[in-house]
Amino acid sequence: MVTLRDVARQAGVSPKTVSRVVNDDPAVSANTRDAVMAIVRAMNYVPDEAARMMRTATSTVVGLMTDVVATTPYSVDIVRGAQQELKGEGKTLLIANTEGDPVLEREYWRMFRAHKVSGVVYATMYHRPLDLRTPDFQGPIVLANCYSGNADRPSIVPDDERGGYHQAQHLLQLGHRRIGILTLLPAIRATVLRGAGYRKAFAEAGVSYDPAMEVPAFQGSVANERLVAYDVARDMLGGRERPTAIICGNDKVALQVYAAAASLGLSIPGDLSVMGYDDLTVIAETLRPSLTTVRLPYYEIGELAVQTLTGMPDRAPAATFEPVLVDCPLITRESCRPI
Amino acid sequence: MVTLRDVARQAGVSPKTVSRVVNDDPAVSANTRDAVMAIVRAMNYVPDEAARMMRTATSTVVGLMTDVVATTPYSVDIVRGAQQELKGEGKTLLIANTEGDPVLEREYWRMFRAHKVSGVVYATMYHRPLDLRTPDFQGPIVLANCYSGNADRPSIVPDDERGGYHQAQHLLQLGHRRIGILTLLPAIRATVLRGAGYRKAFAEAGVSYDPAMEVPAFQGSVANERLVAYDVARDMLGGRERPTAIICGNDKVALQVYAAAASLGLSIPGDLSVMGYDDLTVIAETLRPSLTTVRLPYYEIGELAVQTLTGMPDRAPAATFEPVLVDCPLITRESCRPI
DNA sequence: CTGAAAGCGCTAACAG
DNA sequence: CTGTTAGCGCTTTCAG
Repeated sequence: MVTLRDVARQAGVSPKTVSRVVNDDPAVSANTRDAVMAIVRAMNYVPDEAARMMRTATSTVVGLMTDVVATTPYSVDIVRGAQQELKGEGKTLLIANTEGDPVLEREYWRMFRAHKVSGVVYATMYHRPLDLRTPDFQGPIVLANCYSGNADRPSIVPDDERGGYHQAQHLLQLGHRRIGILTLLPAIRATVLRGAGYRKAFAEAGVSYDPAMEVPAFQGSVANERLVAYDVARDMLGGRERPTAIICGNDKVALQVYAAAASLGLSIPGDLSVMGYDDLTVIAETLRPSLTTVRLPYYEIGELAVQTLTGMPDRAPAATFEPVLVDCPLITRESCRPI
Repeated sequence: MVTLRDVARQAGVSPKTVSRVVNDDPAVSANTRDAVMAIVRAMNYVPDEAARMMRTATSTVVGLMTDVVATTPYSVDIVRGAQQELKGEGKTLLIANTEGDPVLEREYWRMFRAHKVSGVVYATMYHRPLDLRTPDFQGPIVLANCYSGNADRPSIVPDDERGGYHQAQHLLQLGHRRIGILTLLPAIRATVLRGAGYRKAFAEAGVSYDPAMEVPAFQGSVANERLVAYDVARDMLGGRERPTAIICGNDKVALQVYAAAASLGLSIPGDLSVMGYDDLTVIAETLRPSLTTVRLPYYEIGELAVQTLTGMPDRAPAATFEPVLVDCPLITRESCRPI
């Protein structure tokens, strides 16, 4: 293994000078720098992170703790966004997937401590409140897709209310008035927030909002839910006063609405406009007609979480943090048309 | 920060004894061990990985290098499988996502070296041959979902030939004889392997194989492809001698076949059986009827890759490695029925 | 079974 | 602008 000393010896300078060069310390003459860098390259010297970490008591690694987010098609983009942001800083991601196991989670916090990670992004699969106790870890933490109930940590979450607003507003603007809504489980925070968005859009359009048109597309409980959108949609589309458009809680719901419409001989978007949520591209871009939907901005959430982390002091002063809301933009494709 | 010395002082033993205890060295009396562990817990001591790494010149971190695999709904399971396997060893994953950029990849190899990772799993999105040169990294490497053209590294890949065999064999057994096949791009290795599997199943069933029934569901080139399954399926289903079953190159293709069938008034599985590949659950379990498909065993590939890594010496002797094939099992759901 | 001494590769602190 | 000295926290080596 080639060390700093080896390079120093070759270059005929002191180890500290080599250290300065590889750390971009400006207090080195251009000549010295060039000479040293030439040797660094020639010997293919790579600084030992362990030694560096030990000396500086901090590392270039950022931890990512997730329940199942890192491993779910819905939200891997958080990882991509975080990586993208880290790349510029020469840092990297140590990932820990708890699968919801608290014992394992505790172990991973210790591991993060052992590795002296410079910060942790804590990401959850569902947008939800979270009271985080980390006796084993003292560094900065940013929440992604969740937020602390008592506002004691920075957090980045999707703006579900505005997302719901986008969905309803777009359909209302296309002239739809009878709009069915197939929601996620009522217990999920996103459902409540989006509901507020729907109401706001209807009010602005001067259209009365009929709560009877709002039906859950899932049964069961959170994390143990069953998708019943197909049956619900058939009921809704089979009745009198059939809606001309359906807003879905996510793209999977939309997929089943497509199936329900097909089974009733209804064409999309001819007889029925359908709007998704999430922008799961494997579904939204593959469906025929392709699905107009609202995008969950996971990539941006990952980026922002790391940015926020980078800007935080090592030991945060007691402070209050409002969740940062990231817009869920409307992605217009082929499944909605004017009426 | 509480260090080994702090614990030693408290426990009234030497630092080395504490080191022995936390490293499960058997050469410590039970009494001493218990006493030390009590202090370790009381002080919430966690050994510093940096110091440990520096001394032992090896770390408990395993690198995962991917093109886009870690970030794609298709194959995040490789990450989950790897984590699962690492968990038992008290190790963790440092992930690096190159997004196909060779400059970035080189940087990540140096980073892995700097972090002294004990090994690297190199995973690709497509099952393909790969000639890996890593001048910057000397440790053990296992390929996942790809394999070295000259067989100089261990690799774990899906058994696509047998997967194709499963697809065809199941439909033949259900009595189907006119079977359409909507393939991936011909240039992809999986396409060739599965083709061999189809032929084998047909031969075994004594049914003649009609190459004209095999049509790509994609246009363009690898990594820049366009899914045209909807149109291809409509052509195939609109002609005379319509197939009674369609084998798809992946679940997205199947999704478009569903749409094509619906547009022609054909019901699944009544008029047409459809078989997918990948077992992308967001699609396969959500479709109505749910999709019978063949599962890409990414989780197992991740597990096996780490297992293989763990069993490898630090510097592999020059040797020849045949790719380890992992079966792609048939997942029976509702979209195929006997004829 | 336990301990003392030395040093891994780097950078902080201080000189010059 | 450059060098010297010391030491981060741990484990290796060797001695009891």
